Amino acid sequence: MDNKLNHSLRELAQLAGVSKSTASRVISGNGYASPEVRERVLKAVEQLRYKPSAVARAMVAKRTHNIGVIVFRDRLPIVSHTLYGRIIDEILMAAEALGYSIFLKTDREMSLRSTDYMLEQRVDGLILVSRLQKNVIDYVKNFNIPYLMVNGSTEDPDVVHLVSNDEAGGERAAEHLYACGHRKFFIIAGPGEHRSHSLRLAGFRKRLESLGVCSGQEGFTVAQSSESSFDSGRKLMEEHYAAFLEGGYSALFSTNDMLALGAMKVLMERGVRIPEEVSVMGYDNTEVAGMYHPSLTTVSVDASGIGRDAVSILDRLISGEGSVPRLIEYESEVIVRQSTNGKEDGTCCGTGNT
Amino acid sequence: MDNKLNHSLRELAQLAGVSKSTASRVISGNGYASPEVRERVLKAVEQLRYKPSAVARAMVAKRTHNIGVIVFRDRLPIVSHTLYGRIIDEILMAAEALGYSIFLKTDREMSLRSTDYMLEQRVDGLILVSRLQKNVIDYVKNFNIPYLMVNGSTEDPDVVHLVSNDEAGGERAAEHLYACGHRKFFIIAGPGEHRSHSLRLAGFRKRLESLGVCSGQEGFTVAQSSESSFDSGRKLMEEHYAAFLEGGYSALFSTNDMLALGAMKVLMERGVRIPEEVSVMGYDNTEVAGMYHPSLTTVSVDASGIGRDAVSILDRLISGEGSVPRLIEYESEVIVRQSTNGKEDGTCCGTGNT
DNA sequence: CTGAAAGCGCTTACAG
DNA sequence: CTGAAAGCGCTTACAG
Repeated sequence: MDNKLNHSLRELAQLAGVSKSTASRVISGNGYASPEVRERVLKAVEQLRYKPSAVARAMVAKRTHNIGVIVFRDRLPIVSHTLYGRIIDEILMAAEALGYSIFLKTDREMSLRSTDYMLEQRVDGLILVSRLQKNVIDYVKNFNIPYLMVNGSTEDPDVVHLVSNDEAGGERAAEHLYACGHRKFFIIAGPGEHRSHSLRLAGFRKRLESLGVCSGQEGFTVAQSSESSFDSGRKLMEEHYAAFLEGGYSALFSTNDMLALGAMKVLMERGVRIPEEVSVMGYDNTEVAGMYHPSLTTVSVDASGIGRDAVSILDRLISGEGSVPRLIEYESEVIVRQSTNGKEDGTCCGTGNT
Repeated sequence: MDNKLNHSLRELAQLAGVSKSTASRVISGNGYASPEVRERVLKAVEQLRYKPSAVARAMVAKRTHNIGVIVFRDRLPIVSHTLYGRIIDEILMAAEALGYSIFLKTDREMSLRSTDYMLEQRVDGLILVSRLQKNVIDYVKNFNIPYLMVNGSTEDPDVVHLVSNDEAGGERAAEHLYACGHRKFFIIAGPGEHRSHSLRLAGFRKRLESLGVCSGQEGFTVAQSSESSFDSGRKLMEEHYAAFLEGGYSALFSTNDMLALGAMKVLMERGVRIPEEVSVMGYDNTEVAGMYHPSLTTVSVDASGIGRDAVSILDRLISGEGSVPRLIEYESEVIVRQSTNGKEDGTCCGTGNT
């Protein structure tokens, strides 16, 4: 009916024949209004298709109900990243449920650009995802805005951070493979600067060593990859293929699913049978892992727990109620699938082809 | 140094010893200021770590530089969806480049909730993704806010929409398979209500028929799936497996990659060799398609073109400059991989095992 | 080149 | 129960 862009409260009040104050009270639901007045206002709302301006509200409330999420990565994209995508999805849903919306940015690890942006947007709080340099945290601290860190590492004792227990996950991976009877391991490790990759590797090695498997000729070999993609897994295996064959490795572990899949595809293309000849195991429990053929045994990461908690803890930080833990760790579990020859209980070695 | 939350322009001006107007001019870069004054202000900015409030600015500018993206789906998640995730990623990047930020919401197809939300947020424009009911568009029209539609269908002549040419893509898929020598086709079709699925199917059938392959016993069979996921592809193939074998189909086409992969895994698990015994083809060119073993022949969708254009066209709509086309179609091309036995030129039938 | 004033669209005490 | 007034943090004519 009425074709103007956005009507203001003033126009609404005018149409309803009340003051702005009164109109505001019925719109926002705070404060009194007689039934008749309320109805008049509501009718005017309909007529004008009145939408209160969240911008104006944020201005006076000094609160936007927006949360800034910054993913620190050197390369885009973010959202379609197999693990971050899942975490972001969970954050989106959890935020919605608590009445927040999300501003999403990617930034390089050293940069303060996105942080400045979020600050200018006056977000209520910040979720910092992935590895980020100390300078970013120090910077954020200056503004005492509520924030927390997801999936990154920090020495700083007062930074609230949520991480999955990657070291324990690495240990479990080693146990599973060992229980399947493997004694000679080839390991593809993703970028050492990344907390997850280095801890998963550390846990895996540690457990192997405690089981009596040593580094070197008769035990395990680590191949380092500077990236963590499917393609780098593929390239790495192509380069090491000869050595891999000669070495007589019966198990391959990668610090994430993409690397594992890339390497596994190379093996299969060259006729190596999985899991009969070589067992392969990844980490992250990405969607592809379950879809692959053979499906990939992996270690789960509680993306939904992390995403959900990130939002609810940040919410508590924002409202200032209740204390929050500095550190929350999420346990990982081995998901046994077709690519390793072991039974579900992880203790033995059949040809689990489910 | 200074530990207060957010300093206002007033405080800034005070510290610099100038008026708010002057401070505003140097901050925003609009208007004059003598070098000395400019420097004083800038020093104060440093000292206070002053961040101008985007909220206040939006208030006076009547412009937020935010774009609302609503994905209409019945089920979450959005961001980790294989195709929408890619489009959203592109939108995010394109938006960043043009100085916009994104509010992202999912909503069910009939609902006006997200739309209302975006309106209240005073986004500068709206990108509506996926199928959406007529009522949503009619509703949006009431507010004459710039908007456009991505990957949906509409009869409405004045709705700007970006779609990939799914019918032509379906035809090309049929041609490829036919050129490989296939004459008996099994088709798994995703939800018929969705534009993409129905057009891909239509194009595929149409081309087959024009090539003399008919529906039924001696030509092709269509199995309808109510969902478009990997699992539904798998289930569908499990149910039809016997019929599939008996039918002597040599080619399987699905209206998206996930369905194709689900079905293909079932075939492989039952010992059917791909592509030697059956060629499989999907649609979307999702990341998994290239990673799979055998990698999946598919039809590409220009997600990056769509995402980029959506933002730049919306930007033109917002600034009101230049006219924009009502409809933009994106061409799809066949990506030949290992799952079909054909050469790259699509004309013949080797055992293209690259 | 700089400052006082009005205004963007709300909410919130405070009177009445 | 309702309204006038002030204020949130900016920008933008308009004087000077």
